[in-house]
Amino acid sequence: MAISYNHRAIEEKWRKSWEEHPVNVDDGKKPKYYCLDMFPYPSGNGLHVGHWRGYVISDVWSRYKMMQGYYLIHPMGWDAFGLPAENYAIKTGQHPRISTEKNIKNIKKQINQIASIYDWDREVNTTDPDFYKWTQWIFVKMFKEGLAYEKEFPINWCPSCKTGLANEEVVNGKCERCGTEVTKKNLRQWMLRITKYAERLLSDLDKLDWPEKVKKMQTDWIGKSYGAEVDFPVEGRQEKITVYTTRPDTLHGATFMVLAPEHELAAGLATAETKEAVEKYIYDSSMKSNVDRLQDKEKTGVFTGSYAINPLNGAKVPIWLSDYVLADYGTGAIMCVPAHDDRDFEFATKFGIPIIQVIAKDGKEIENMTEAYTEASGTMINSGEWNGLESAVLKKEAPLMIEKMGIGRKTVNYKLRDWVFSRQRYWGEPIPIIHCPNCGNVPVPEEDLPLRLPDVESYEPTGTGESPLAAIDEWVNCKCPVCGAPSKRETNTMPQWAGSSWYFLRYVDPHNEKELVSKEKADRYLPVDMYIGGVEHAVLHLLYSRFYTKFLYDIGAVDFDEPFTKLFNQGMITGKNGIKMSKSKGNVVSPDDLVENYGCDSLRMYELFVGPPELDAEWDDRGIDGVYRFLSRFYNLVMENKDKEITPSKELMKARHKMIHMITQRLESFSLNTVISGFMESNNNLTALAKKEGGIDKETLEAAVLLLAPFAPHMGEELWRELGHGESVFYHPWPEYSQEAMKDDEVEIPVQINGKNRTIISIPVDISKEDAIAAGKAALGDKLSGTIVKEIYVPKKIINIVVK
RNA sequence: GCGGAUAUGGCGGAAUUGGCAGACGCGCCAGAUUUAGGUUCUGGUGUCCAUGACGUGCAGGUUCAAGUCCUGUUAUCCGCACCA
Repeated sequence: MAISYNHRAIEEKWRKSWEEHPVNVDDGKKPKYYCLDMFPYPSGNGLHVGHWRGYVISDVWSRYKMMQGYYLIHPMGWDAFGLPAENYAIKTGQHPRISTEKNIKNIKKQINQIASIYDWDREVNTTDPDFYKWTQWIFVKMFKEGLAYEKEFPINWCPSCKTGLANEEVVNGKCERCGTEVTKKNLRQWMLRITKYAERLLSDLDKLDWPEKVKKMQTDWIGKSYGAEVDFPVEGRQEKITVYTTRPDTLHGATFMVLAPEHELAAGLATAETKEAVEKYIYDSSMKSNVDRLQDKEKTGVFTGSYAINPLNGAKVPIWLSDYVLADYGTGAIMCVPAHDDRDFEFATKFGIPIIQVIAKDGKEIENMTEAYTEASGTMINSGEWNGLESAVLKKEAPLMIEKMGIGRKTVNYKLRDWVFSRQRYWGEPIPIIHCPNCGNVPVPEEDLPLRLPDVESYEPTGTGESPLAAIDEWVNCKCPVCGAPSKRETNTMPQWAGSSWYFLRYVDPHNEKELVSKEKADRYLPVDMYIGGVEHAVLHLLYSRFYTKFLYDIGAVDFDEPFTKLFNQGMITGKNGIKMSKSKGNVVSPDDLVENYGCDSLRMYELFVGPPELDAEWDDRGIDGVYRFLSRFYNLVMENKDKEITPSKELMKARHKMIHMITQRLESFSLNTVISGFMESNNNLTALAKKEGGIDKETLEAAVLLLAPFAPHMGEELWRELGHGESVFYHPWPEYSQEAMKDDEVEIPVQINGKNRTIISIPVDISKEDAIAAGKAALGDKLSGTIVKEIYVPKKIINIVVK
């Protein structure tokens, strides 16, 4: 009986050894490879098997790159500002710093169980003043460039978290974090002008090797559209109302106009008769929450009593107010063409407004329209001098035509809004701005950064729109750095996204006190080559990071303008029936027992074996036995054959090269689940060959161990040393295969009659078509009858005889 | 409503360009060893009226040949959701 696989002893031994002799060392000559995990929030709940998956994927990929000769940047850190620590502080009175530190220590221990090859010298923590100094520095730079500005307006407000939210943090009208219905609150806010980057954020998606899904989500979020602004004079007044439309081709069909209730002219357009109704409508809409507004499928509205003049044909169109028009998109006012827009159609039908068709559908005018005809295809009708033009062409040309007529202009619009950047909470980076009565908003001088977060008595958010910092007089009161006048500090803090928008830059130069990152190190190690994490950040974190990087590029801090060259989203590990693992559902699977019973290597491989890495997978403990059995068998195979002197047969050589080919190819295509099954196949194959040939040659065993090492590093290292090597397996290059050695002389191919399998024959690979078919017919014997109408031979694939 | 993804044995899942459907693993069945069980090893395991036929959500189509291509359709999941 062979020595059996003892995962505990092996894993402990090599863990210690790697600590003493790190295997990932920069000699300054190797090319770099930066493989990054999305850094975790150090929650008190610890890691479950789902968290493991992403980290295992990135570690396997990292070790593979290292064996290919790269110096690896593979860091880990903590996104440690945020609400859970603060809420815990409110409950217990314990400073968030304390619980955060405790959680980090705990999670770090758990992460170390994975045996990922992290470089802990690079560790960053967003709550460390040496780190957030630079988070604040970026803000100051943005302020100086006019990208950070103050504004008072109704923002999304979470009544439970008692803080304002960015648009990106509102999901279906609810708070992304706690699920509470978001309301509106009029607040003075710090904003980041991300909209200035809308075009670049959109067009640069092209150069990224990212999942199409994520690119699509960002594209939709940015939401670029082409159209025109058209100025409608108001009858009997000086004002003009400008509308934005993507369908200027339908301008002749505009039979009414709708303004958002928040539009600045809304109240003023009311006449004596409509005043009361208009004011009530404006008031009612202002009271509605986002959710109510979304759920009201039935359109509401009120006629102002005023009319606008269609500048193209002089038609008099009534001006309405309705909350289906958004105040903060376009101009907050639209022209309505009920014949060619679903929403306008619904509104016109409900309120008895005329409908004029201006595009012929199937060449004719529709009698008794029952729904809008929304396609821009067909000939223009009822459109004055535009009659007879093609709608599709006119749609593109009309903006310029309108511009030439002086009644409007060509425009593009984006759905992307500026980023609401202040939070009325304690546990975040203080916004480094001083409000001076003389100088206005003055940034904290760069040399005074970091502006440290002071300790407070109470962490409870005030709910008034002020952060708990406002209560600390000695901190709030300060002198203006410009004129020296008594001033007050900004008391809002930054959102959690602030630190995560740039942390990946800091990893390559984490201890630099003078710069965010030195030019030399940025040039050598950045940008990130591979970024691995869940899809939940498709818009938020990934969009913000791109924005930050572009800004830092513009001010010369870095010389690339996209942070993450390649992105991989791993699927989620769920509990039974696809239910997300959560403490409250009680379906969380902890890796601890599995590591104890099966070892880190087994769990690593099983995490990959459960299914394609990009898809969700339901966790089921039972399958891990199979992986453990494989590792034991592989261990025995190597141990039993390592000391035999075997000259490899042609068949063994072929098996070796086919194995290298298979594993490398599957790994390159990120099909990690089939890499694991590939190992099992190879192992079965080699075991059979060992029996047949009396053993396995050393080179083949070495190749197998090298291939396995990134997946099961402890086992790889152990067996590599057992094979007589003094140095780590990770110093050895990834094995190569030769096409020549893989070549088969003969292949088995099926012989079909009329596409049905009838028999299988073995023929030389380079046989001629005639000979192949002759061999096939011979093998079929008397199964073949009737008249042959066609003979098909696809080399190495199939022989098919078609008979009648 | 719009957009995207997915659908294959009892289960997780395999299957370059259309070319042996079900690799690999779990589970199950039988046997060997041990014998108290487990572990380990060997063989088997899509379905059925079984020398054959049928089988990749459903209905058609193209082809010598379809999980793969085309048309239509259903279900589930995800994203967006009055953006004019």
